[in-house]
Amino acid sequence: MARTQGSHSDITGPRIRKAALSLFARHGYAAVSMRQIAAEVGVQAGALYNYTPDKQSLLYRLMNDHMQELLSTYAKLTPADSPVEALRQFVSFHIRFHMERPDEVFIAYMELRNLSPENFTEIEAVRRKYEDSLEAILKAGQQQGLFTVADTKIATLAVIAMLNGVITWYRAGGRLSLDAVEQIYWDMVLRSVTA
Amino acid sequence: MARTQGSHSDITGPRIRKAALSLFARHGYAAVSMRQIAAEVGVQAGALYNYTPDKQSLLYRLMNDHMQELLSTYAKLTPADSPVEALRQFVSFHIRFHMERPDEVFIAYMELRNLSPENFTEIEAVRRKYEDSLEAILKAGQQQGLFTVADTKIATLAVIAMLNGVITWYRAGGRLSLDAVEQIYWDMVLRSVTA
DNA sequence: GTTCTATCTGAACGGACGCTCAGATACATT
DNA sequence: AATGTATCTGAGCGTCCGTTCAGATAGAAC
Repeated sequence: MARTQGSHSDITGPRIRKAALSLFARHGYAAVSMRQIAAEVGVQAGALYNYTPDKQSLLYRLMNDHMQELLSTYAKLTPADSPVEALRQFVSFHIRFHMERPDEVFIAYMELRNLSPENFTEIEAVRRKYEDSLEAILKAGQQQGLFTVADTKIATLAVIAMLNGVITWYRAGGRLSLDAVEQIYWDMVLRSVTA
Repeated sequence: MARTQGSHSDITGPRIRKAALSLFARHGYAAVSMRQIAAEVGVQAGALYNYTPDKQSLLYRLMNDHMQELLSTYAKLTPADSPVEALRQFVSFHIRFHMERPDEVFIAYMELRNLSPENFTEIEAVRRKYEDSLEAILKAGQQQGLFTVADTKIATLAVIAMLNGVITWYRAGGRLSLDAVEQIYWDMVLRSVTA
């Protein structure tokens, strides 16, 4: 009873985060115990503390990894020629990126209040940065007379809220294909910012 | 140490629900203890069980009361002449009703997974009923050639998601008045469903 | 003024929680 | 083959959890 067969830091670490991710998403951070996470990995609770200083840091790590990947993946897109094309690209990216990560998205929204104040500030800054990139598109389109929004900040939030709605109800294999959903939302988004 | 001065069932009951509402909204159902709720009311934990069989029922009561009031208040609105007017009425109602109840809204959305299966089913049915009333408006407008949406069900969800976004960021006394916000959202909603 | 009852206290129940740590063991290094 | 180290176990710490309940008291009923 000690070190187990085939135990490795670079295997157990990711498995712990994966288990925590899944459990936090399903039951909520506060409702999940370290023992439950350990059981999912097939390990004793004490072993988790080789990989995280505490439960709170485990949550922060999950959220931060997600937000950083969101930002860096979006940054790698090829720049669009026009604001309209940039907006289309944003809509497509946002839907697809989040659709592939339902658990991360859920946690990033629901568990913000369980972050320590400093951690919360950091995560919010990243989120703001992402939102700002959408607002920049709307501002550019507004200046070029392509878009007509009363308030770019509100329009930004409204568009993101609308897109986030997809994730809450879309299920692969349902009535509509992802392409179809993307098309419908693109139509509605474009209309909502166009006179 | 027993019955306290001025203690009454019809006073303590609402105070308990009010305290639970506030605490659940701020920290989450799972993160709030019965002792915390009791302390907020100024009573011992055991006293709570004169008003709720258990913690779970307390949550359900809060959510159900909220949903029922949403539905009944909406039902009392004077019928609109046209789908466009009905949509405007819905947007206005939705924003204002929810803006006045931030805690209830937050709980109704975040704590669904903490309901027992039967309770969950009931709450979902009420929510669906409310959404259906919006879809009915969109369908009517679609048939009359006033709206042009690819899919009324998706448009329904998209509009509600967009409107719900307001509640997450709007703060009274901020840059914009509630009237202004309502106007901006009404513009965007109407555009998003119009060719 | 006495009795009755609704309401609350205070203590306790078994169990779960986050977290720590000495010791055991598998694997890496030589 | 021997040694060193990374990894995990198992036990346990103090604390909190939801819930129960006998007993005490305030206000209602008479």
